[in-house]
Amino acid sequence: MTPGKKVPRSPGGARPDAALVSHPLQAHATLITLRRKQRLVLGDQPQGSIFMVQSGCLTVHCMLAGSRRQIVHILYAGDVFALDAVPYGLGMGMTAVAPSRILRGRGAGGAMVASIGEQTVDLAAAAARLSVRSSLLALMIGRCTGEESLATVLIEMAVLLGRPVPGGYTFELPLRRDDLADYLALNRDTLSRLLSRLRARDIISMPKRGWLIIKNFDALAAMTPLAEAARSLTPITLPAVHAPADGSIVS
Amino acid sequence: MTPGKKVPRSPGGARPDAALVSHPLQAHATLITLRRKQRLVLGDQPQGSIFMVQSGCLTVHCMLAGSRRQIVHILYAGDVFALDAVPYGLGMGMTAVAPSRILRGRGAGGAMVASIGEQTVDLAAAAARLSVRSSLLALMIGRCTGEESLATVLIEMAVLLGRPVPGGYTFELPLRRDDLADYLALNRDTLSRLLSRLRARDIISMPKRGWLIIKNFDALAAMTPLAEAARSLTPITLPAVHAPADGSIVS
DNA sequence: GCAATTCGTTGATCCAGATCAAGATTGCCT
DNA sequence: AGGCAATCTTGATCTGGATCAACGAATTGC
Repeated sequence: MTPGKKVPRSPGGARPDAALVSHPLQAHATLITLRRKQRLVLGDQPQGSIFMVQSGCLTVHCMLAGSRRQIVHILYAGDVFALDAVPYGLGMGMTAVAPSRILRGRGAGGAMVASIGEQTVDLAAAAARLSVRSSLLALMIGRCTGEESLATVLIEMAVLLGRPVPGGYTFELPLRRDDLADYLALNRDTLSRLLSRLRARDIISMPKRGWLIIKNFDALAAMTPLAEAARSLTPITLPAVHAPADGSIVS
Repeated sequence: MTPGKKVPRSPGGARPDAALVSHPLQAHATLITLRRKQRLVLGDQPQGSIFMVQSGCLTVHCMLAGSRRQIVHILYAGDVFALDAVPYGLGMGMTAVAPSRILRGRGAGGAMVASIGEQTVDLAAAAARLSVRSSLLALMIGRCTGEESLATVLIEMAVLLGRPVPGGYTFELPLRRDDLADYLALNRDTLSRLLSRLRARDIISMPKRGWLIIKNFDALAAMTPLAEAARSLTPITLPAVHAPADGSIVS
């Protein structure tokens, strides 16, 4: 497992982890470690798989004919994603946009509470969280201008990832321009222009690649009809997943 | 409850129904009967509500500033929809596009199996079904042309509602032009043109308002990269909800 | 049966964002 | 440090679908 520059699509460092066996999701759970740009082809995954993001950030996407790509989910730490919640036959994939650790388990028919360590996770609530963001995505790409969509997703990220600073938030932008564009159903050029515009208006700044500061949150929120909905997204405070005594979780 | 022409937004003929009490969803379940165009404001509904569509067809939609409307879900008979799966603060609503009966219950924390009569319902599977369609919607409105989107949604409806006929399917089109346009993120005029084009090419016919025949399913499927995914949607064979002996379900 | 309203169609014109085409930065590797 | 590949930016031009406008057809209410 020391591939070169071109990151392969691979099952990653998957291995069963006995220390996690205790509850539905953990029974036969597998910890998968992914480097940035590493990809899981969802069609290759075991039927009924459920993925829980321990750390990092991933996208769930689909490639259509003509190199049209659409990201349908951004998965943040704490998110739970079921394989059967994705269309069949489109060759969908899950790609790490940052180094990530995910736990793969199986849904136990009907049981919708799982636990990681001593922390229980309400799978129904997790599904609802994803669903809310899906609806927001449909609203963005369906009925918003590019500018509105961008403002919305920046608010979403600020809420889910950001640290407050005077006037706004700062966070590590998990998606590159291409990915962000493919999430918002824009193209890269247009997205870049929109970001430049926000910078010119001094609403955001990007001190270095992959890092964003919202300098004027109110102005940003005023730009989109979805501000309130985005602001109301619930961040997930994942319990610091400390390795068990035997250290078996640590990748 | 005999409103006039302007169909009101109202809680509908809601009343608790003791005969349904038996399982999580049914505890305190309420049967709601809606006429076409009748609307439930989701914000008015009790926290934690779960809706199960017994019959008919509904849309879940959101109205943005500037009379931009986006339908984020079409709910068919058998679908289950959780209130907390929808963004907060956008004044979202659920509208019957056909006369409908829905059962409103509450999710029992963590319990994800419910039953109607003697039939059990896997709420996780129901959530997954909606999620699949949401992803498909994002793909349609994000990365498909109007023509591709329309073909996709017609296949979806054929699969979920249609009766086979030589060469294709026939079904009652549940959505009017406006609604279909608001689902596909097109506008009504454009949608009408697209339908006309399909008719001109003899791929579909519309013998009367609200009724559609797919005369050449293969041609339709060839028009969209999402054909296979749409064709793979799982129709829900809802058990004929026979009224219990005391007739209390019947509206 | 008639009027009002909703629903659907089609033509003419316009624009947000796509596409094409160069470059400029940034960060990584040796 | 220098080279290379990935990433990002910006300008010029094009186009699918929106918008505006007008009208015809089907329902609904009375």
